[in-house]
Amino acid sequence: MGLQLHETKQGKKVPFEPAIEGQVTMYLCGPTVYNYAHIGNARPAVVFDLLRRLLSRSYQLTFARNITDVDDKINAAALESGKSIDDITARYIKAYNDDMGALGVQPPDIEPRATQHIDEMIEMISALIEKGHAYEADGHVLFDVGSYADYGQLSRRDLREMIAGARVEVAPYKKAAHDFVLWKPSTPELPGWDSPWGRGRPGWHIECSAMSKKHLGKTIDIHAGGRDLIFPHHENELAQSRCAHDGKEFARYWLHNGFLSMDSEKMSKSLGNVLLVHDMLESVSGEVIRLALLSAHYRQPLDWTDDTLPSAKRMLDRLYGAVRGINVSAADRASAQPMDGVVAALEDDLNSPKAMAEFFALARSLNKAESDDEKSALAATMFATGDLMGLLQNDPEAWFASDSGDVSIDDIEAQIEQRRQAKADRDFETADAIRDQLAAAGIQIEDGPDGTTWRRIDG
RNA sequence: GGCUAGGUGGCAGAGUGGUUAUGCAGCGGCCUGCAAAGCCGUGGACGCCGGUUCGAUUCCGACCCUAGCCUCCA
Repeated sequence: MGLQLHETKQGKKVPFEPAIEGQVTMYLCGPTVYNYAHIGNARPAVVFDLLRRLLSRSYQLTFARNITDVDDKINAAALESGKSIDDITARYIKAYNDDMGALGVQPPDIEPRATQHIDEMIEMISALIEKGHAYEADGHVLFDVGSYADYGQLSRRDLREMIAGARVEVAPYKKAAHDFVLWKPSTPELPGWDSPWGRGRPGWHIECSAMSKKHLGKTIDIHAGGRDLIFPHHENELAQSRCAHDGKEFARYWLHNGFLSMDSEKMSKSLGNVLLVHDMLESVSGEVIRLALLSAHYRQPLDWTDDTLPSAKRMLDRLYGAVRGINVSAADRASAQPMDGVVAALEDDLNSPKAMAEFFALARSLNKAESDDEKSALAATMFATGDLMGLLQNDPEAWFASDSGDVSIDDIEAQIEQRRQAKADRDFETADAIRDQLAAAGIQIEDGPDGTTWRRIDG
């Protein structure tokens, strides 16, 4: 039935058709690199990575995710740490890519950096001034919201209500309260670039407009990001881009993911409940985090609790358990396709929980399969499905029998051999003692028809 | 206050105008020396109040609660 996506501007699920047949351009708002990414930052990266994998099956996709590397928060972080801005941004760009990589997020095709697109931004701002959509005032350049009649369309806001509800004092150089900054002056100690309006730096919104235009063209198929970006960031991008390009459509499909909360509270530094992906990866596989993020539909709020990761871990154990020890024939491996039910669920506005339910049904079939041929074919489908979802990327044996605990693999194997001997002698007391001893060390024994396997359980 | 979303069984989380979500946990059974894993079966739900309907968790309205945004904050 084809891909359906919930489009923010229309407020409903619509069939997806790219502007150019067979090709798709997609832009995702990436991180501002002044700190490690937290679990909330990871959500859009993961869910739109899933979309990217799905789109890549049917289209030639060009996917851009930017890096905001000029921002007052970065300046503050540099000042506070005594490090240079370049040190800060380089460090957190690497950390971001490493962390997202651990979550199975594939690198974007293009990763434009704001500081490398200052010329394009200046060019776009100049065009906006020429066309009467922006004005210079007191060293700033501001977008003239009043010059764009459709402002508020994306976020479905009424301009008059916004003005009436404004609670913040209006900067004196603004013509209207809702006008926003395209360019602002920099003091000598702040990063700045020469421009027709003096030495300064770009406003946040213009970055994405300039970078998406340069790399993906004036009109892009998909523009994605967190729901919190709808206003003002995406509304402003939309206004700038359309006005700079004589009303030409900017993004054909706007996609926004829901927010992540912590125990029903918002994640914030003041509450001290900010979970950094970087820290989480010390104790849990990135794949577990990925599955946890995909366990809710991307547009739904996701409440992160103490049980979220253990639950995701057990779900993955079930999937890995199904494929463990099964030989997949080369022929099956070569011809394997993701499960139809999973593809269908994902094509229905990226319904990842439904896709997981289908995935578990597949695992159940595999657990029940009796012939080796059947097992091989089903396991191959499992792996192909895992590739589509960015799951099941580890070797199943290594997943359970990793060498990360206190007891070495050799040790475990030796004890299992001792227990096998004891069992053969029908000395169950000894056998059970060994099993209990291993269990205390976090190793769980499983006797199967082909001998004994073991797994590390949560420690 | 305004705008936009959301409130489903012990937990997480899909979906639907009248039929099993799924995973974890529970219970019964099979398997096992006993377990574990797996398989089979099973109990348990749709915030509150009205309305529409033969029938609503599912549509409509009010209310309560939660989250995001309301301009330089990603």
